[in-house]
Amino acid sequence: MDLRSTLQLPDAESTIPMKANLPTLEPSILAIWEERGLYAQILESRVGAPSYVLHDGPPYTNSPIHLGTALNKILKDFTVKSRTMMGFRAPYVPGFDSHGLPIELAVTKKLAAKKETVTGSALRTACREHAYEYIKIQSEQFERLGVLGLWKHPYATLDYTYEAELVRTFKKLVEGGHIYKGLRPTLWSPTSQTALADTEIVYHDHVSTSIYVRFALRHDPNQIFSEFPNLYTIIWTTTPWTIPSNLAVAFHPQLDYAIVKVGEDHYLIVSALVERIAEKLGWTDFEVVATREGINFDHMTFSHPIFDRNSLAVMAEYVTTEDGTGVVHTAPSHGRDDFYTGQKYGLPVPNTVDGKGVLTSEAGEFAGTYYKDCDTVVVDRLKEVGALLKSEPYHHTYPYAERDGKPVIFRATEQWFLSIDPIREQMLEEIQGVQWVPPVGQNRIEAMVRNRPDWCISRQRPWGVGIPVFYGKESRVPVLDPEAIEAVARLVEARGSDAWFEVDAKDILPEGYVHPETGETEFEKETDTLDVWFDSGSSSLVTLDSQVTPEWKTQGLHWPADVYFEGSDQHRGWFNTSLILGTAIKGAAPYRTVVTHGFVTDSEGRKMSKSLGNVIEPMGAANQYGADILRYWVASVDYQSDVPCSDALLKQIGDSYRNVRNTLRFLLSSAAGYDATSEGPMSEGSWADLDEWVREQADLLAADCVQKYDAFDFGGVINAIHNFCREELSKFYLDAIKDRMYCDGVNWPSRRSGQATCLYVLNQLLTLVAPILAFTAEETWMKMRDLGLHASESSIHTERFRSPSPERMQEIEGSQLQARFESLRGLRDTVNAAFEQYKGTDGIKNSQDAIVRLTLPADTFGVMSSFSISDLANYFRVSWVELTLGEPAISFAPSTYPECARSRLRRPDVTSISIEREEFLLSDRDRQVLGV
RNA sequence: GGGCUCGUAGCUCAGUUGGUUAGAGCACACCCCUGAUAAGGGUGAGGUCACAGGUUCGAGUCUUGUCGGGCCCA
Repeated sequence: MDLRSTLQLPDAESTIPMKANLPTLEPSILAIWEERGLYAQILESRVGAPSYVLHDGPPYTNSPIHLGTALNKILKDFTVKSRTMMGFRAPYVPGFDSHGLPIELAVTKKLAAKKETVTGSALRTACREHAYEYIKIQSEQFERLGVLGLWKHPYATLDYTYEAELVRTFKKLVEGGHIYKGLRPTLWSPTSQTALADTEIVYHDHVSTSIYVRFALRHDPNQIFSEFPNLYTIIWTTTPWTIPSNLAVAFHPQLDYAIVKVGEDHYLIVSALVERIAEKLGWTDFEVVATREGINFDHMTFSHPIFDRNSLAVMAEYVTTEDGTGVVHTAPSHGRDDFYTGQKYGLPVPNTVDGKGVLTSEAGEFAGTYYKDCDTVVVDRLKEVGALLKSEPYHHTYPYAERDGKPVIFRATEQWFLSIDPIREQMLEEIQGVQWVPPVGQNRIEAMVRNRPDWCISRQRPWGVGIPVFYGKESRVPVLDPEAIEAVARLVEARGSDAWFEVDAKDILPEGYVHPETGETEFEKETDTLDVWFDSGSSSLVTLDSQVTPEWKTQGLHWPADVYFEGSDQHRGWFNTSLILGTAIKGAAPYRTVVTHGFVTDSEGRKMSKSLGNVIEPMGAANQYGADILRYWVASVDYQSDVPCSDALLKQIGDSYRNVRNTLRFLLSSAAGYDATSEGPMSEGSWADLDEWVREQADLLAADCVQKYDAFDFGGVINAIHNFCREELSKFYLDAIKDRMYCDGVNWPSRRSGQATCLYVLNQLLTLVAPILAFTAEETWMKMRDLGLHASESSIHTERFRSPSPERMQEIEGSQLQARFESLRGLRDTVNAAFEQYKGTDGIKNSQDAIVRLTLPADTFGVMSSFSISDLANYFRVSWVELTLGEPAISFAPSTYPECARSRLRRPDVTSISIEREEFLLSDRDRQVLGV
């Protein structure tokens, strides 16, 4: 008789395969999801439930995705999927950021390679095509990673509807009085007469005229220098042509400044450089007569060396003692630092240089002079008025325009601004009401908002949304009229922002439109475009508030979003611009919670770069290891700091994945064949306690994991799950029930209870792991359906977490089982360790061949006595157990019992029996099953 | 150069308000099983908590500095 055939051994057909083969499995699951319309199905299953809205920060559509983008999107997917399983309606409308310089440059380069030069609308068309191409590529890549969302109707900043809504956002800002036109220094090429971006600049060696100029003290309200007559401060600059624009001199508030007596004069310069400056200026007889900290000079005034006007003493942190005098010549029109410092002190920005590089009437006597010629004209004049202390050639690197190879200048140009001061306090207040995860994020954004200057929202670039402003043709007075802007919005809605550049003003404006201020009837259009941060900063308004795409209206979206989840660099970027626009237009922050993650590095903590050769490419990893491995990786690293990734790490992740997978596989094969409709499992005998205990464990795991999901602690979730698979299941529970599952009668209550319990635990585990291992969970769920373990036609991702109710939690807390099994497992560890010592003596290698004799103190003895001896033998994996009351001791002896031919256990009740004239050693239980 | 931030076993992570001998998992070594088998089980060896000072009866935890990463600026 073949005893093996009478066992209920695991059937490989009744479970998922051991080898996952994710790279081929995942695409097949994606096809099923696609066919079902899974995303829509999930949302439908939550109609009427409260919404939880994660608003997507749009990636820039200029390249395939990289690992950082993958990390970000997977974290968002964990969030959306887990909130869905908590019962929320969690829509996800993905976004794409598609205007701006990088695309323009990429397209220009691409066309240049084909020897084409394209401008105007042809360039915009090429940019549009380029952006849509990458929207398609990125969408496919994100979907491949298992990220579910409204991929058929994402928001993209270049869509006509989106562009039109940007125009309307601008309109609302105009209505609210947030927009003004002002001057700001821009990198400017006087030769090609265009504004340039930082990326269009190269640095070359250059010889400038450097000068030392003295500024006489003019007003000293606190009488700091009253005892030092003829006091001057000295500035050093390499751009003499900006002296006519000087409005301030900057000191470092914390540096010490010396008052140096030279003849009858006193000079105020930074202490650290006195010797160097003395040598440079040829002071032979000088004396430091006093020292003062820079902070004392705040708001004093000096005299401009040429013009009869103030040069304000201001404080600036960027002042150094590297070179110069520790006093920085400040011309807000001609430098970024100068401009921001000027803003802080309320200084104007004079328009002293025109587009051709010629000084204007605002430069007084220098009007009409080319800026370069000022290097001699201004120097001569300074010499004449006695302000020039020294002039010499100076070698350094200087910015040149890449396109024509000529030097560039900073020049004040007209720009559009969004003023921050009127909303700053409100923004700071809003920040208080937002939950920042981790909490340090709040400090970061607060510092940014507190210090940020007005937002310059205009760019002199072709690839963007045109700023919808008309000018009176003669007067050049801008039309800031909502009616006129709305006319633009309607045009853009129909034909895109491209139309703004192509259609004449008169064809956009209503018939007979008159300039509200000047009465003009002829108009010209603004040529500047909106900063791309304006595009993305408006996304919550466009997507969640206006919901300009019909498909969005059915999603259950709401403004503000429940959560933003982005890299920590976005404190300066998107979180900031979104907050500005949310506050300016809706009077509130656009998010309730902001979660940030770190950046991807290699396993040494270095950033990934081609030159270091440590780049992990996400799609390569998905196709080599599987998206679930990548997802497991995302869950297992601590995303709140920088996260490491390498091939070695992904391989290691694969090992952990396999353990979880095998546990699911074994649970499923154990549950397979269970028919819930036939007579239910009985609840008696200590095996029932074991089953109840593991159900309690699974419920505790569920409670723990759901709480962790709620706190965005995905690492905690996967760790708890993996630990549970390892400790509670593989090492203990699944091992302990094997005999029952394999050898007991198919429909014995003991076996059915085991099956029902495996199914229960499997359902718990599977729902808990589904947000992370999206594909594996689905694969298992589908197999369960094939095996009749559930009847759901839908996906695991429409399921809910099976969190224990408060009553159930109370029941578990009051349960004796937890303490009993904790004690049992503790003793089991002791027995295992002791057996390791005993192993080898008496020729015994396998614990199943030994009897363990345990002498236990009263409490433990009591607990162990509550289990049957045969179950204890099972738990300890030994032949038999002998319990005695007394001083703790443990010993082993070879088992004298014969081995049951069917169950392979050596038990006291194993005796010989003849079946079909063949002798078999069998235990009572096995005889019963066989009916002999 | 400045602001913020990170540095715990070979790897990925835990370590509550400072308090026994710093914990898991993976990998590794040895062993068992061969009825989860390209699986499973047992035991074990891995740590000057980046480094150097300080506060304290007591520091992985607090503090200062140094070194090395990262982000954002300059």
